[in-house]
Amino acid sequence: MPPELKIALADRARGGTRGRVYSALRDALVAGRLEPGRRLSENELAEWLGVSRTPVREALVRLRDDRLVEIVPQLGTFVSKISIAAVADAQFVREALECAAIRLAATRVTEAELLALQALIAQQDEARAAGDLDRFYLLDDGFHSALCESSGHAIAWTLVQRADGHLNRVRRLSLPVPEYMAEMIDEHRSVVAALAERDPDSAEAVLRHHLRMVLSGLQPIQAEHPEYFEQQPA
Amino acid sequence: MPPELKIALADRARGGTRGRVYSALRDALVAGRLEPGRRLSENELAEWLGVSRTPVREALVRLRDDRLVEIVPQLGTFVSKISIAAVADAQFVREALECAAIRLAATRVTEAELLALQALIAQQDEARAAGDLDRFYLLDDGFHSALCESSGHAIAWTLVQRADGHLNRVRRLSLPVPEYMAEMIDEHRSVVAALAERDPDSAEAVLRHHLRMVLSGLQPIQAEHPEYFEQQPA
DNA sequence: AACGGTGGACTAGTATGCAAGCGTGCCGCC
DNA sequence: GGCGGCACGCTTGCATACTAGTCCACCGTT
Repeated sequence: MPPELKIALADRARGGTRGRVYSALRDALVAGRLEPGRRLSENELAEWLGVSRTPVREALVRLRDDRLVEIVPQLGTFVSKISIAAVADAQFVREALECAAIRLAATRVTEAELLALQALIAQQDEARAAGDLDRFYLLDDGFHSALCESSGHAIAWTLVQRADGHLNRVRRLSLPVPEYMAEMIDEHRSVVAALAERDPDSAEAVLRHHLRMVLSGLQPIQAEHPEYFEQQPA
Repeated sequence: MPPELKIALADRARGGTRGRVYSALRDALVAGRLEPGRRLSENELAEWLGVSRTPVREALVRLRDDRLVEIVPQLGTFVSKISIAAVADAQFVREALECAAIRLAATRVTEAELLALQALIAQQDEARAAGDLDRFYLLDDGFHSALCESSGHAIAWTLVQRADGHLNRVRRLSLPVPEYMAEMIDEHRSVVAALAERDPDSAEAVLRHHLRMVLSGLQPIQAEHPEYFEQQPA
């Protein structure tokens, strides 16, 4: 575990120690390198990352706001198990914000932005062909980020990211299915097409359908990794 | 300044020192007791609140995520000035989330929840008659919170609150106008009426109009307190 | 053998100490 | 008188020390 974390840490020189620690831990959590249910320890993490407890603590507090970890005083810090309710919440938030954003974007997107979106899709296709999951994941994020930016409210993407911890873990677990990637790229194309026609209703409808695709992967994952999921109250 | 802070602190025994400090500071910021542009100091705040720098630091980091303060390394921490762009962002987020929530709520709200909403409105009317601004403000928050809860995604209200720092400061500054309160109560009644008829479109339209009312108070406030606002780049 | 109590080793929460950087005011120089 | 430079005091960032509380395993007793 330590080596991966150190790599992720080295990647991002920005934002001081605290920012690096937060990014490193968040990456590790979303990518599943720190599996749900696992117990963390501030001391352990601090040692792995080669920093003191202070920045680790501050990062963990932020991650708790993101619902990715649970901090139990005098007991320990735990990687949140994936909760169906939390996934539903995240999906709701994402739909609400991104759909509102794309309606705006449809009225104000520029040609340059449309070209940039198409370029991103092309890169996604390359990543799919190369089977590079991580790259595809990043490009997908970039696509949706660019979408929000075109609306003039980049804040939307910031919030989606922070609210989306549970959902992103599901995304990462479901990406390995190759045909999903092709389907997603097609839908991205449809979204951009609707944007190009400046049609808010159509753009919203297409995006909403696209966003709901993620959920289709949920049940198989739950069947495959039940230990990652919160037990439902009967 | 210290006395008000200590009072706010005493109010909330929940959540340990860190939670108390965060709540106290947030209240003071949103209520305008810590005016925009003011310079804060971790040492000063720690002394006022009777705790050490550590919980203050962690609270300030969260408040920076809320965009209520700006932390400049090696220089100081400042109360964010109200930024028109940030207000617009907050309004966008709030509309997107609350309107999505009320659409859901219209399909699943229970009779008991409708009664609770009506009870809140009645209390708002009392607060208005008594001229109790703080109480009215709290009841308004409670109303919108209950709305989100009825949608099954209480998380929406949590996010709205955290994203709404700038907007809430405007709300607090504009509340003193008495006729606004009466108008808001009327609109609350309309929202509940639309919910009672299980009409998502109408509920959303009414709520959206209601939420935009806040913005109508923006310009007079900017005229009255220009020093609270971020200078626009020409 | 089974149960109860006690001690140790862990946890997070908080407080404090040290390092590095920026702003400002003062003092000397031109 | 005006300007350049240095030094002091302030800031936050980070590391470390200490407190309080929980869990768990071991040991003594019944």
